[in-house]
Amino acid sequence: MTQSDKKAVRGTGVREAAAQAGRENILRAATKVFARYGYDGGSVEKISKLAKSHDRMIYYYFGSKENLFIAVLEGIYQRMDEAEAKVAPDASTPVAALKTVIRFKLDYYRRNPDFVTLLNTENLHKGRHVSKSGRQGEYSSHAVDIIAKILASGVEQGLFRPDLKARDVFLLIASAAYFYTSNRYTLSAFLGEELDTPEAVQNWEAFVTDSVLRTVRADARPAI
Amino acid sequence: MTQSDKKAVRGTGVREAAAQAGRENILRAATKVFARYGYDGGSVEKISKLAKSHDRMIYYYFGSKENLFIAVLEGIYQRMDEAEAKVAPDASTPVAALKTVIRFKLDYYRRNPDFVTLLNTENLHKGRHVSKSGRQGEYSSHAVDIIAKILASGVEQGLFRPDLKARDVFLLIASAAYFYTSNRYTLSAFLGEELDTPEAVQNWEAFVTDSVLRTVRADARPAI
Amino acid sequence: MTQSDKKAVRGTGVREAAAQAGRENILRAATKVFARYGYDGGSVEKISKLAKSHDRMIYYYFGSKENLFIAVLEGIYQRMDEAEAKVAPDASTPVAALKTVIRFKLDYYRRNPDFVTLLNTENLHKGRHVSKSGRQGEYSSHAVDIIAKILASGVEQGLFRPDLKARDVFLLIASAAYFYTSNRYTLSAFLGEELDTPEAVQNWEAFVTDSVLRTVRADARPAI
Amino acid sequence: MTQSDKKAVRGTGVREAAAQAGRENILRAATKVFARYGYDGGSVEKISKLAKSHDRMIYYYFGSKENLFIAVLEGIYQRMDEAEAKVAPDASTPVAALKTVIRFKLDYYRRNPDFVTLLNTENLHKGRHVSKSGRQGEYSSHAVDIIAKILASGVEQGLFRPDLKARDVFLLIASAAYFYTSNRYTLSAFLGEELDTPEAVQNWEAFVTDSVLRTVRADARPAI
DNA sequence: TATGAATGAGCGTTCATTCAT
DNA sequence: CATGAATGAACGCTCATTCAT
Repeated sequence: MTQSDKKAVRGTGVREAAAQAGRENILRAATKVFARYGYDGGSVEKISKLAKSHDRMIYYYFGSKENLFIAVLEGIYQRMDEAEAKVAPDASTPVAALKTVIRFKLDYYRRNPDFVTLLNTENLHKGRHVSKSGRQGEYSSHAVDIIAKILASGVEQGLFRPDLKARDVFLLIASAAYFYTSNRYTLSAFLGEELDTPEAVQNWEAFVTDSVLRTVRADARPAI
Repeated sequence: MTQSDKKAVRGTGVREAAAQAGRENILRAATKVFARYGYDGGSVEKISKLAKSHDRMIYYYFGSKENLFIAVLEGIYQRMDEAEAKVAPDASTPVAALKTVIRFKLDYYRRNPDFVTLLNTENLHKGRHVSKSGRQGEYSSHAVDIIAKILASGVEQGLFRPDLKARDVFLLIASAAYFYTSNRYTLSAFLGEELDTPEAVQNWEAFVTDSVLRTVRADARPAI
Repeated sequence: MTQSDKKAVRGTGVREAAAQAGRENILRAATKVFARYGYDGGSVEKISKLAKSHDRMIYYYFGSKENLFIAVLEGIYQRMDEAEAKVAPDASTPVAALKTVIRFKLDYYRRNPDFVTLLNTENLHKGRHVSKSGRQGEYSSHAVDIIAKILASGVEQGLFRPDLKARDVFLLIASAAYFYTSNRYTLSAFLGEELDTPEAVQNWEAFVTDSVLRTVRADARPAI
Repeated sequence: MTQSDKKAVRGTGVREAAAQAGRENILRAATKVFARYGYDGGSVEKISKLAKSHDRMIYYYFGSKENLFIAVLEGIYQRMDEAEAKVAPDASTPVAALKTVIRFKLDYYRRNPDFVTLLNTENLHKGRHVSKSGRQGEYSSHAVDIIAKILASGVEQGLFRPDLKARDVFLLIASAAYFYTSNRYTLSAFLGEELDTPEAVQNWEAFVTDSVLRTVRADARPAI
């Protein structure tokens, strides 16, 4: 019990608010910089300059570049989780609900390429930062749970196959959404076409939706 | 494996052979280092040390770090292309051929995570290196072409739907294969399960194969 | 041991007492840190952390790192002086008194290596802090005075030589005591033996005592 | 066996010589800077500026600040050893020989305060650098050996006591020499006199010589 | 009396690269 | 063909200290 126990007594003061703003300002800048340049390429100077702050403040607020990156990851996971929670599709109409989920996933990744890039960066580092976060399991199951409920409802209504794991369907949707954004640059070069035109995006969404629904629907005989 | 690999075949002298070996030695090391640490994290020194050579030789052979990275990308594309060419599935049995393609894709990415990591790195850099390569279109269409032939054959035999673009099917397969390897670390933390056990890999392959076949086969009524 | 030491005796209020405790808490931590890391290596942060206080308090109480170091030096000098004053050997039995002084000196340095280290640090800085202290002459002469009295008594009793300066005898004793502690690490490496075993310490004390007594006693013909 | 085996073939070339000079230039500057400012206070920038070189070269030649400091320690030990070897007093006249040793020791420390300061710095760091040096035992025994020979000769001639350890005599001399230089600043403040005047130095040398000779000579009855 | 926030300068070290032969 | 020497800029981080209540 040291001398610093008088925090948060008389309501959040002006200074505390300013400090909070400073912290979040840096966090926001760091998210952009890490997403654009990766972890090694994203120097603390780039971050502090974008935040119109000073290198020193990063250490004041976060202690280290690594901790800052962890905070960035926690932030993007949390925001994705919150966005996902807002969708809340009605599982009682499972086909529509599944379409909603697919569209959300495709849209979210496409509109938040930073999220994708940061996840790639974290995978380059073998997940060492998420494993240090302490909150890794916190946002995990929502997306899979939602799909599980939709699948269960569809099975109940005789619309969907009963032999599917929600996790696999989740991975299929996530794969299609992720890859399209993650690899847009090399794919463009590889395929020789633009992938981010409205038409291309719309075509991909239709195709993925169709594919997922064909995968889950009940009446088909075994595919093989 | 030092530079004394004797690849000095058809007419090249001893010195040219040694030079060639030195060059490839560095290229091999660079592939590993860039795959492990990314472009910024993969320092010239790390590469030259792994190659048991000297920093200076990288400039001697490749001129710059960027050129070396371009050479690395060309190398992994070329190897993937060669591997793909070797598969050569028999399009006259389209279902089996498609299964072969899917299995190859899943296997290749899983066994060559360096390929995946390097592609992520290149996408982080918005594809600037591939666009400088001069060979970008060279290996591109093979994979899509193969699928196109299989689809055409399947349509001809009344097995597959006629309204599909080979490119979309290719992207679906590639997505499923790529994502599973690319995001294995964050997925493990996110889902709380191991993805690289033989059972998990086998399960994923079966699911993806099933999903693709359900997507392409002819007899299904519209999914929606 | 936090700041709640109740030294608030004769008339000082509770707040003054708390302040005094906070000050001394920092001073104690600073003594340890400077002794261990030197002046430059002993950062303000290390000190405030060890004191479970904050950097800012150091400036609050001492104004600057330099002033804090001066306070540390004053503290160790004062404590040594107090310890020396407690010994108070009986000059009327000069041989025993001298032995007592020698043993005290050897013991004190050996048991207070921080004192030795801090003096080395101050000498590295050419004594600039002691010269700023304002109390430098305060504790100085006691040790020499005590020896002077012992020598005088010995001379009077015909036991000691009359041609010695107390200062030289003091320096001889201090040298032997100081060096043994100050250089224990390099000496161990240099000589290849441990110097801090009880036997080694005892041997050194016996030797030094013998040497000093041979130096001061009266009956010997000139040494040269 | 890599490509770097062609060193030192055609005699030390011009470039190698220049490189050697650069290395030694830095080493010389580092010795001064570390002696003056200690290890932590002796920044690489101070060193490279004094050497009219660049920070980077320190890492090119020595790899780290710590390795540079180790090299500095090795250098001063080696020079002291060489100087000691040059003295080579004639043990057949043991009194004169001992005087020579004492004078050398006092002179060497007084004229090389850097040596003393660097040893203090190393002891502040608990001897971690000498223990990493790999040569620590190399220069050790000479000084003690020389004294051992002198003592043996003196005993043989009936001049010296037979019950002394050379190590103790060595330590006594070293203490007196070291302390006088090491603590000159605090001693001056403490005693209120200058210690580096010719008279003071001469007085101290005479006193120490006298004391050591009284300690070692044979005809005295036990001191206690 | 007491303290969280903020700071510019400097730290040891590594970066990709060029020089000179 | 091959390479040891050299380099300026940037890196992540820590320094002693002051600001603003």
